[in-house]
Amino acid sequence: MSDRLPPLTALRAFDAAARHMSFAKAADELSVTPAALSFQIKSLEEHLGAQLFRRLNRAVELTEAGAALAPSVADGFASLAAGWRSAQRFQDEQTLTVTAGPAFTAKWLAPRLYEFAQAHPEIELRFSASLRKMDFARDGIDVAIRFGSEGDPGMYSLPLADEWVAPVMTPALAARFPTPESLTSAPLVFDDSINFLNPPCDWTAWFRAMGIDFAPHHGPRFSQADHAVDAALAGVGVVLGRRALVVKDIDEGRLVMPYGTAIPTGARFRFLCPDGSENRAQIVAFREWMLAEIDKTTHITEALTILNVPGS
Amino acid sequence: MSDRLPPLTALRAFDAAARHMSFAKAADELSVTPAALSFQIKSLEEHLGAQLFRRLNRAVELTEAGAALAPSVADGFASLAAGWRSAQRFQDEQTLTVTAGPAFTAKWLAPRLYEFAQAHPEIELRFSASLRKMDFARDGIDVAIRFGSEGDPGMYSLPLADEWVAPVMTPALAARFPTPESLTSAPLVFDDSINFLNPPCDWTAWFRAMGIDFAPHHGPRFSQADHAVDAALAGVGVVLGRRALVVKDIDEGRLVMPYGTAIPTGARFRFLCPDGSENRAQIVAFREWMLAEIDKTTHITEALTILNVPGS
DNA sequence: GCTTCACTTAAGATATACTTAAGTGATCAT
DNA sequence: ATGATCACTTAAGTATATCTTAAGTGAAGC
Repeated sequence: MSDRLPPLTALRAFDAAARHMSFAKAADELSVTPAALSFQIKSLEEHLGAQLFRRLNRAVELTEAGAALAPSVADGFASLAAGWRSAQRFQDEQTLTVTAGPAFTAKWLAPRLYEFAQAHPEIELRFSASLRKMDFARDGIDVAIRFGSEGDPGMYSLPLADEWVAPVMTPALAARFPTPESLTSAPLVFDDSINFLNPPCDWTAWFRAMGIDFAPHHGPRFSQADHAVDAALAGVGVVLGRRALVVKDIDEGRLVMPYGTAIPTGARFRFLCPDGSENRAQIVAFREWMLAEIDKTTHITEALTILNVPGS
Repeated sequence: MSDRLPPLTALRAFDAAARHMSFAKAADELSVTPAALSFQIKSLEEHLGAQLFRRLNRAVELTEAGAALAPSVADGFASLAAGWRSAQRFQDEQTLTVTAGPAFTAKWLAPRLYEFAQAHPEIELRFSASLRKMDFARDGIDVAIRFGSEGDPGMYSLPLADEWVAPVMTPALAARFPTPESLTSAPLVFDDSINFLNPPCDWTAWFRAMGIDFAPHHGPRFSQADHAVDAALAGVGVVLGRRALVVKDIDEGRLVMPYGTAIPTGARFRFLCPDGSENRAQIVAFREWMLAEIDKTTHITEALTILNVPGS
């Protein structure tokens, strides 16, 4: 029972055998003969000083010690494999895997994807469902777009444009509600996805910033911001839209911001990637492209007055 | 750039080199010559098709790919080592590592330890600070004692005695407050450590179970149950004590439960160990001993009336 | 009772990993 | 400047670990 780690090939053989619960299948997976695998397991058991498998008639089963060893070993090899893949990814300048929340994916990335593909036909973009606690190496993520107020240590973190929110609606609806005051009788749509912000950026805050004493609560509520914007696009009502999610619709005339005022959210989208990978070709291309795309709609922000929200 | 994992000895060499940021020190750690280590790193780089280290004058530094690989590889080997240790632990029938919360450790385990050592001199007990989310393999834990209402999948889980709570105090204090009603004017001590229970097991619930309309809020509060019991032992006041934490003090006369009634908590302490290790000699010994110890004080529970708490 | 299946064992072959020894280039002390 | 030292590299030879082939065991299934 030596103190140090046993031969790693033996551990790998054990891992495969424990996964398949069969020496023959494990040998097949590792492209060796069953004899070699049997030998490896035996050598591992000698190192440990105890059996890891109980040999039955035509099968094997893990002993208690084997059962204790198997999950950690599986984890260990999974981690090694993930690390290896993430190192290999540096070799690959063709693919780029991006993760973002559903709203940003639907309202920012998706509508602009065609243009990115035009500008960088050599890069194959992949999207990964947004994960709350994501591990770049484990999940094969190159870049994450995240909304919030802070970066991460050990991460390259580029803040994108300041996010404000402002009432947006279809041009038809805007004609019926020409002034901020008239909004008190308009159909309001609520976006619950930014309720976590502090100070809050909801309708009550917006009316307060405009000097109007009105705290609306009735109207359709959406837990995802893109669905709220979709509702506004359908003419259902007026929504307090986040910059990144509405500027393209505004630029192209599907939505309007009739009052020329917005309130700041204090948060912003960030471009995140592991430290050291910010200079990989496809990541540079994607970042530059995002910044250029954001630049295309800054004229919308410049035409706005960003108000402060007074304390309640 | 092969798809499969590179030679594992090369990965181990890389791990050591990345930790030491020196091939020479890594070679020393692995008890090989620097030449061997250099060769391993080179072979790994050939497998990857890219450099992992930048060779400087008298030092090395990780490339971006190396920096991406290093943490996952370190994790991976840590996991393999943890698994190996936990398998080795099955060979060892001498030591037993137990984790429990601070209250159980202070009020149940510590006062009875001497007796366990007498009964099982061959077993060396070790205690590990309680960790919220503990990993038996990683932290070298054999047995955990946890308070709650549920077991864990993949775990051997033995429920210990039902836990009730009842007012406990020094005999001197009991003389001054002979009836439950008189407790409304007694100094009450609050144990906040079981606030998470549902239904709650606080003073308000106890008075309600006794048919007394009284919801006390004033008095010293403790976030750890053992400190509340210590306060009661010091004669500071009356505390609603959990069975496991007070039976020994009651059995030995330091505390009394003058009213003969208790209310159930709906939760209990559990004896947890990884599936498969419940038959290891020292774990059997510890479990049997705990059950026997609990049995020694069941007469206290048998003398009690366990009340239900009516809904509010 | 014979075949088959899954693992084991033993002997020889081969690939892997290690050591020794010589070499490179840059730093550092004189 | 000059030579010593340090950290890594390279090459050749060697040892060891790992594989394959081939024969063997014992239980299950036809």
